[in-house]
Amino acid sequence: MKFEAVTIKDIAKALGLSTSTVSRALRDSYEISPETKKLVQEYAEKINYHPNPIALSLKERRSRSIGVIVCEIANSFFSQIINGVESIAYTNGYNVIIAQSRESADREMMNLQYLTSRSIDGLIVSVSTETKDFSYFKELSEKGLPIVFFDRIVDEINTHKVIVDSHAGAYDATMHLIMNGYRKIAAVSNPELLSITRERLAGYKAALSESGIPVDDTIIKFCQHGGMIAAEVEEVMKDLLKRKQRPDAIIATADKLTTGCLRILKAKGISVPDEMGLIGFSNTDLTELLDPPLSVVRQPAFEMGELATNLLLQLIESKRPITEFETKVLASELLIRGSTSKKPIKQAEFS
Amino acid sequence: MKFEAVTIKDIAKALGLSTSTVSRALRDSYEISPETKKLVQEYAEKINYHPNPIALSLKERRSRSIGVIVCEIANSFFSQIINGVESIAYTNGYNVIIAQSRESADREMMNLQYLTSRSIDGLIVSVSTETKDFSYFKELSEKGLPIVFFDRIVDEINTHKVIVDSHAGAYDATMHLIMNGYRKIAAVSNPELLSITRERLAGYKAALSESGIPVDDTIIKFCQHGGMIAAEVEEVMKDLLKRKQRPDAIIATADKLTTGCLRILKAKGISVPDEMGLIGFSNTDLTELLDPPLSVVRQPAFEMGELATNLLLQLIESKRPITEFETKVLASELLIRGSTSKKPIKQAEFS
DNA sequence: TTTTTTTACGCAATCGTTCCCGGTAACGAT
DNA sequence: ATCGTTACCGGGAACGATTGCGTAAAAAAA
Repeated sequence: MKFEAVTIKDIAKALGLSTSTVSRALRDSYEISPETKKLVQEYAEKINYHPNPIALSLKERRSRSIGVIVCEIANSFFSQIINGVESIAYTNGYNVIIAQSRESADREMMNLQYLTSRSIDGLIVSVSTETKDFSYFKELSEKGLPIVFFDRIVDEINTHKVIVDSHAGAYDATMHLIMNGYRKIAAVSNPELLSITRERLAGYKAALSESGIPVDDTIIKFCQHGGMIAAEVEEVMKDLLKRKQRPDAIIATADKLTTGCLRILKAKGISVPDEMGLIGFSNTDLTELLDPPLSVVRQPAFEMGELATNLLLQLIESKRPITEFETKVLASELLIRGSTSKKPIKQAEFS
Repeated sequence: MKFEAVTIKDIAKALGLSTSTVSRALRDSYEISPETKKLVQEYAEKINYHPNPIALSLKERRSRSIGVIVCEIANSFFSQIINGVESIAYTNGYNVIIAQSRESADREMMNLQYLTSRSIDGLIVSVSTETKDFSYFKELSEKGLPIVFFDRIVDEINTHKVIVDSHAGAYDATMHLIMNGYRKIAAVSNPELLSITRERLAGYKAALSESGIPVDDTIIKFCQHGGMIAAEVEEVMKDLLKRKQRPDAIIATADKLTTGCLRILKAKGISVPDEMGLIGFSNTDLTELLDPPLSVVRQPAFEMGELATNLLLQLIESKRPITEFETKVLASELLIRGSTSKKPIKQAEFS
């Protein structure tokens, strides 16, 4: 079942040389005569020799592989991120090892231990909705493991971070709703302790306040699993819809929440955008084909993945310890479509 | 920048023992006295010792990691597959290393060489649309590298495979279109050399023939990049739509093709399902929210990923070479929604 | 010719771990 | 007193590659 690889020893034996000579010849060392080099290199080529990366890893104490921990892969935002990560890693000769937390802090911790014990050179992470304790991340980071956070970042850990301007994204989206005549705007969101949740809700509240609309905390809802479980979205939606003063619009702060809200609204027969406006953060490229076409805040996920990986590689390959870290803030994109524009003509007709 | 790990030597030195004793104590060997064991194990626990996986890999000649090559990650079908792969790999202590071919045979080959040179224990692959030459796969497989193919399989290589019943899926979908009154049914498909393309088109043709509808090869279209590039779908759609005898329905045989077709139809203002019926293979969970809700053939992607991984691990961990291979065929699911039902009332009105 | 320098290669250690051999006690049996 | 067991433990060779150091022979300088 083993699939035997050629080693440097095989070459040495076959050519009557020592392994050191072979090694040096292959690395084109000046200490080896041109003839010997040619001999060795041609033979190596012939028998299809490739240095054993594991032996190299052992010697050089690096594995040329990076770990990625996300809540789930089957999510357009994160799969686009991974796409970006893979593209940069690939061109730099690194492997990408993926792990899913499934929004569980336990699983995240397990993945973390697992990946670090497998000698990865660095880590790219968006923390789970459940994680409260970041001390292990911090410990690893302080011990010298290069980590780059993206999307859901950890403020208390000093390292590179890549995010979008969540505040602006949510602010603009909320403003857009207000401009379009919506007044009672609910928020469906990730758990509160997530960095992006805080930012996005802050943007949402800022837009309301600036427009003279009171912030109503009872219509700000949280989904513990970020919409990964359909039932939790249904739960909060039910709660919003049964209110006497029913909201006339919803802003959702994550991919699965946005589509989850739409799903429930359609199931309940509530017309979007007329009875209820809907806008949300989303990265699926099907939003324009939905019924109604969904207005979304789109994040440059692929670029985020690329950027995070470049920063990580910079950390990994730096000779001396880096103490100056940066937080890259990218702009999100507001895509206006049908789900947020009430038809004024119809209203006129009705009145 | 390095992040120092404790080794067995550190323990040996601290406790005044030899490395072999420490190693054995940690592995709970009978040759070590209970006291020594306790001493070593407690000390190891205390200083948080973890065996170096790279050293183990070198010694045991296995890396406990598996490679996955798909055309792209940011595709619901494949990300669901990877989800399944990861879940099984994780519970069995394996890493998942991912690579994307982006439908390029060259890139696929590079990934292949790269992954195998990185000493993976096994490989899970869905080949690219472009690949014509499978000899390298074959060579690797025959040399003893465990490989499991899924979705786009390679007939000429004898190993485990996981697919859905593509013939039945396409047959049922086509039959469904015929039942609903569509007569001139076009097919938008992946390149012809792909196993799934052949199967699906065969199913499509069988349904037509059985229903007494002549097969028209001029309305069977192929997209070289499987819809990964938007322009190619537009191209074939243009061709289909400008025909004198315009098709009244389309069956698309892959995820991106299905949504791609819908996108074009909407852009051209062609009403689905009335002017044009549409059904296709797809795994996005948004299809029911689309306008119109899309009838689809859905594959059990997560289960396929799980199954493929279980088969692969079985191959990897088998003591003796396996010569009997199986091809697991799973059933696809036909989800009927709005995109395939003309409204008969309207037709009555018009006539 | 002798001395110095250069050239070209081999030896052995190293990375962290396992495991095949030995080796040394202690102890009971002969 | 001698032998055979058993229980415990250490030495050292692997795994595949790199690399500092040593050194023979060849070439250059004296």
